[in-house]
Amino acid sequence: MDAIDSFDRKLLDLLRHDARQTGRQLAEAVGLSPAACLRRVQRLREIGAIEREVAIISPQVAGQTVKLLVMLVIPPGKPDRIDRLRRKFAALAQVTTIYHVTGKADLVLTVECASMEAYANFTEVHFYSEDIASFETIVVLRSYDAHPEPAPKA
Amino acid sequence: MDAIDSFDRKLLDLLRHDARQTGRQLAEAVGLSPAACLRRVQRLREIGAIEREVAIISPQVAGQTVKLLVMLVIPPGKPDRIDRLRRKFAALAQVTTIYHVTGKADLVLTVECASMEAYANFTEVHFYSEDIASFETIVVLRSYDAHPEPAPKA
DNA sequence: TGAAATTTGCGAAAAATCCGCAACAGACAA
DNA sequence: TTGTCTGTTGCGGATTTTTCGCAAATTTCA
Repeated sequence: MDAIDSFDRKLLDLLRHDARQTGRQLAEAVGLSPAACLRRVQRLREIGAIEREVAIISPQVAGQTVKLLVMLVIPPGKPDRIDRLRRKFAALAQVTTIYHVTGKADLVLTVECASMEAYANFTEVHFYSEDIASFETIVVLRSYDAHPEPAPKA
Repeated sequence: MDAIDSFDRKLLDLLRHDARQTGRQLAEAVGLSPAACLRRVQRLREIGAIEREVAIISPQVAGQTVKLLVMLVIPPGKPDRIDRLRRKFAALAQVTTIYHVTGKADLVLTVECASMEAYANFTEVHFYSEDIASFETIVVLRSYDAHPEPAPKA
């Protein structure tokens, strides 16, 4: 079965911070042989415990220097309207996350643009449509990594 | 110099989605030799264009199944108050991102907990203090990957 | 145009991953 | 307790990937 034991948890926690560690490094940290570690990591990938491994690109380099939170209010209508919008936004390069939420708003997007001017354009193109009742923009002044180093237990 | 050319951009875009590609795969995609690709990736790491490479762990496995957006209002005071709070929240395992924002709220957190009950506890412990004037919780019903496949140009 | 600096591809060396195999550990029935 | 079954380990070798030196090619800039 695909049960996760304490070795697996330790491996996941290590790779969550740095996915580029070798079998040897992992072995040192968890107390198994390199081969055993790699076999476990392989298995964690297969069962989906590790969804994927990605590189985090510096925002400056990516040319996305302005970050915004956008609260979207969707007019009442067919339930698939939100889903359609979600798919539409997922395809846009400026959109980094999409949340379907409770409360006054229906969708919350995090958006990254090269400039405020670029964001202004973005809103004009995408938010003035009859699919969107209203929206509110929150400007992110600074954003911080949550766990630069090993996190405490939940 | 640390200038980024179009090959580098292509590599960054590839690794942003999947950091586990080999030199051979990258070479195929960008049209350089494997060695040249790996040299460039190495350099992108050194100059910080690639900040780090991480594994994305399935939330179920991580045991964090409830996601929330929390808008925190901080009472007016010394400007370092927000910074102190920020550091405090960054250390908590449940907190995944921290934004310092404009608008009614001052800080926006994304929080992940094992259950609503766990979140209720979390709020009691961390949000009822004189450092926090008020807070509003938005429950995330669903969250979506923004760019499952290659993103369009910005 | 020509010299200097950078980057490329190639191939060998080093390192890491993968895979088969025998040994070991735990679960469970007799 | 004994024996079997299942799953995992460590080991070593085969395979793949990364790293590095070097000469050729390309770009830069005066």
